[in-house]
Amino acid sequence: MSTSTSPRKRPSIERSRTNDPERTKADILAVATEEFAAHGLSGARVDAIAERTRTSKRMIYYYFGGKDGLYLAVLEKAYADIRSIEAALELELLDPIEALRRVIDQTFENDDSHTDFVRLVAIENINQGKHLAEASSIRKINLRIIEIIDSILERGKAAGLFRSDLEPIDIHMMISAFCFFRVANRHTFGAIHRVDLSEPNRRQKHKQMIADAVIGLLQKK
Amino acid sequence: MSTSTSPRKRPSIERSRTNDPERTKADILAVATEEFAAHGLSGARVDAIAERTRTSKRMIYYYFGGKDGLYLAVLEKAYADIRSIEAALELELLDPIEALRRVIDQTFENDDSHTDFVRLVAIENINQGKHLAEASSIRKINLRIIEIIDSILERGKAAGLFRSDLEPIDIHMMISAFCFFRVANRHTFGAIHRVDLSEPNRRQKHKQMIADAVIGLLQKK
Amino acid sequence: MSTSTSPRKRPSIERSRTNDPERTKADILAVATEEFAAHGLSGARVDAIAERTRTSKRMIYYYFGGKDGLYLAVLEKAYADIRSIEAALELELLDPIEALRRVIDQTFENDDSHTDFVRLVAIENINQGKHLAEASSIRKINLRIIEIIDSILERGKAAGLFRSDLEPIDIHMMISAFCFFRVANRHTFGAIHRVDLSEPNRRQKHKQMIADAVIGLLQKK
Amino acid sequence: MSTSTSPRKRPSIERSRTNDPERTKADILAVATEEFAAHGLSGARVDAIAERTRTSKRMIYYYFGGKDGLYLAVLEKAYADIRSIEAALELELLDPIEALRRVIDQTFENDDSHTDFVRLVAIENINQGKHLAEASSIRKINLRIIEIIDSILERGKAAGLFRSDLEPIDIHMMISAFCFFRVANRHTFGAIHRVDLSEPNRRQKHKQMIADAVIGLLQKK
DNA sequence: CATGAATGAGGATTCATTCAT
DNA sequence: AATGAATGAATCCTCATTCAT
Repeated sequence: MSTSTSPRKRPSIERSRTNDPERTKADILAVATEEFAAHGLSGARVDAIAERTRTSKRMIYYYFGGKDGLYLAVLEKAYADIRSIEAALELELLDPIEALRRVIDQTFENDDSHTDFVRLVAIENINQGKHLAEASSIRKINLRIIEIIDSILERGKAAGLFRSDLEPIDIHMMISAFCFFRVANRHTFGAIHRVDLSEPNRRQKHKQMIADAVIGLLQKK
Repeated sequence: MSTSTSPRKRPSIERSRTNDPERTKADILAVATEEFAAHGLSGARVDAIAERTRTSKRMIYYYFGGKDGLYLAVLEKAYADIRSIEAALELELLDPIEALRRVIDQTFENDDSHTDFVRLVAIENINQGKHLAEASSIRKINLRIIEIIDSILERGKAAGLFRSDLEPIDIHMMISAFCFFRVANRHTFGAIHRVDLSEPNRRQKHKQMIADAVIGLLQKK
Repeated sequence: MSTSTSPRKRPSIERSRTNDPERTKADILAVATEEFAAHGLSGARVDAIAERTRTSKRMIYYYFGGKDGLYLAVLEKAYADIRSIEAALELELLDPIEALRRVIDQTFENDDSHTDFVRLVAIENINQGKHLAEASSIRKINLRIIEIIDSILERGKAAGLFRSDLEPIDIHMMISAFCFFRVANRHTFGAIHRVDLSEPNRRQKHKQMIADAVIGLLQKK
Repeated sequence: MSTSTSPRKRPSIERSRTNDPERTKADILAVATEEFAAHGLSGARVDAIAERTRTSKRMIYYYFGGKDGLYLAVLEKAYADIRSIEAALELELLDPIEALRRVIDQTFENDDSHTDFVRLVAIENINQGKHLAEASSIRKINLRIIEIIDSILERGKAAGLFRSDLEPIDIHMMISAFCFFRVANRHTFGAIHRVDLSEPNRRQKHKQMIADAVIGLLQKK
C-alpha cells in the first residue's frame, strides 16, 4: 500500500511533513475535485484549494504544474473512476433486454451518485472540451461502454429482438442524455418547475422511464 | 438653448452618443450573451464585453449594476427568447401524436440553433441556479411548455392513445434532456467518441429517435 | 418670504418642476448637510445627495458648481445658523458671572443640539481648514462670540471679580473644547469607556462642570 | 539544496525582497498611519500608501486584508502607542494635586506631539466609531488612564483635598476635551480667530489653564 | 430651469504564479 | 520534499462631472 519512494529518510518524529508524495497528491486531487466541481475552472481558486489541503499551495505547482494541470488531473481521475465501475459489469449471462436494462441502471446510478463527475463534464463542455482533447487516457477508458452496448445490441439483433438500424453510440447518447441531464440541470429545472429531481419516487419513475423508452425504441414492432 | 462653444460635430459613426437607452442596453446585452455563453460567469470579462460594445464599460454598470446584474439580464433574455418561440406553436388542429412530434421537433430545433442559450443554462447550473432563482420572470415563461404538453397528453388520453401515468413534466424532461445534451455535451461526447453530433445525417437520425422514443413510451401497449 | 424671481411663468399645473430656485437650492443644501455630516467630504457621494433631492444631479452643478462648492455652501450655512443663535443673546442686564454662565449654557446647548454642525467642523479640520479659509463670511460671523465674552470679562474685571490675565479667546476655547468634544468624540469615547455621553444625568452634570470650571478659573482667589 | 540556475544576485537595496514580515508590516503601517491621518478613511488612497512603501500594493492585501483592515490596524497601533506612554507614569510618590498636574501635563503633551493620533481619533468619530467598536484591544488599553485618575482622586478625597462627587471619567473627559480640541480643531479655530494655537507662549498658557481649571474644580471650596 | 444619458479617470481588490530558503 | 513571503497583471467597480435636448 504505502509504496513511499522517498529515499534515505527514516520516518523521524519531529517532522510534521507527510513525505508521502502519493498521499499528498491524492489529497490535493480530492480537494481540487470538489472545488472545480463546485465552481468551474475559472471559478475555482487555487488559494481555496491550497487552504483545504494538508500541504501548501506550492505543492500544487510542484506536482501539477499549475491550475490547468491540476484541472486536467482532476478530469482524468473523474472519468477513470466512473468508467471503471461500468467496466466491471458482467452481462454475458443475461439476455439482451435484461443486460441493457442493467447498463441503463448502472449509468443512471453512476450519474446520480457522482454529482462531481457530472458537473466536471458539464464544466469541461463549457470549456469546449479543450482539456479533454489533451487527455488521451480518457478516450480509451470510455470506449468500453460502447463495446458493452455493441455486444448487447448484436446479441439482441441476432435473437431477432432488436432493430438493426440503431448504433451503440446513439443508444449510449440517449441513455447518457437522460441520466446526465437529471443531475446536471437539476438546479435550473428544479427552480423553474418547482420539482426536486432527486426525490426518491420521481427518481424511481425516471429510471423506469428511460429504460422503457430505450428498450421500447430498440424493439422491433 | 444658445449654441454652446463646442465645435459643431456631425454625428460620427463610431462611438457616437446615441442617447437611445434601449439600443445601448440591447447592444450590451447582445455582446454579453456571447461572452457569458463562451466563458461562463466567472470566466467572462467585463472589459472584454465593454470593448466589443458601442459604449463604454461604464454603461454596463449604469444600466445593469455590475457583472452579476448583466449576467442575470442575459439569462432572462435568453429564456424569454427561446420560450417565446414555443409559445407560438399552434397545435390545436393536430392529432395528439402529430402535435407531440411537433413539440419535440421544436425543442430539438431550438436547442440546436440556440447554442448560446444551451450554454447559458449549463453555466447557470454550474452556478447552482442561484441567479435564476432570483428571476421570477423566467418561471412564468417556462410554464407555457408544460401547459402545451399537458394539453396534448390530455387529448391523447381522452382518445385512448396514451398512457395516463406519465406527467407532462416527465415528458418534458425526457425531451429536453436529449435535445439539450446533444448540444451541451457536444464537445466531450464528440472528443471521446470521435463523432460530430451536428453532422446532418446523425442530426436527422437523432431527431427521429427522440420522437419515436417518447411517442413509443407514451403509447399504450 | 417667497421672493421668487422667476419671470413670466404663471404656475401651470402640468409642470412638476419646482421653478423656485431658492427652494431648490435650500432643498439641496439640507440634504447635502446631512450627507456631508454623515460621511465627510470625501466620503459623501454626489449621487447620494442628488437621489435624496427633489431635483436632479445636474442642479447641484448648476447652483453650486460641483461637490466642493456644495460643501463650502453647506459649511457656511452651518456656521451662520449656529452663530446667529449666539448673536441673539441679551446679556447686558446680567451680572458677569451670570452672563458667562448663560454663554456657556448656550454653547453647550448649541453643540448638543447641532450634531451636524459639530461634525462638519470636525470634518473641515480633517480637511485642514482649507475650505473655510476661502469662506470670508464665516470669520465675521464668529467674531461676535468673542465680543460677547470680551464684554463680560471686562465687566467682571471692572467689578473686581475676574482675573485680568485671561483673554476672551482662551475662555472661548476652553468652553468650546468641552462642549464640542462631548459631541464630536461621542463615538470613540463612548465605545472605549462604555458611557453614553448624551444620557440626561451625565449631560446635566457636564454642563455644570464646565461652567464651574471656567468661572472658578476666572475668579480671583 | 542544489543551487538553482538563477543568476546569483547580491541583495539590492531598492525594493529588495526582505522576507522579514514584521518589517514589511511595520513599514506599511507607518506609511498608512500618515496617509489615513492626512486624508481620512475614504480620502486615503491605497495606491498612494503602496507607493510610499518598500513593498507593493499587493502586500497590503496580503497582510491586512484590505483598506479597512489596514485602517483598523493603524487605529489600534495609534491607540496602543499613545496609551503605553501614559501607562508608564509613576505617580505613587507624588501628592494628589501634583500627580494630577502630571497626568494633565502628560495628556497635553501627548496630544500635542501626536497629531496623527488626534486626527485618527477625529476621523474615527466621523466614521461613527464603527471600526473601533470591533477592536476590543483598544478598550483594554484605555482603561488604564481611568485607573490612574481614579487612584489620584481617591487619594485626594482621603486627604480631604478633593470633592467626592466627580467621577474619574468626567475628569478624564474634561482634560481630554481641552488637549484634544487644541490639536484637532486647530485649523478652523486658527482660521476664524487668526490665532496659532501651537505658538509656544499660548501653548504654555493653555497647559497652565487646563491644569488650574481641573484642579480648581476638584478642590473643596 | 431642468433632465436622463453618458463618461474618463481613477480606485479597490483578486488572481495565478514565483522566489529564497 | 516542502514552505511562507512576495508579486505583476489583470479585474471589477466607483466617482465627479459633462453633454444633448
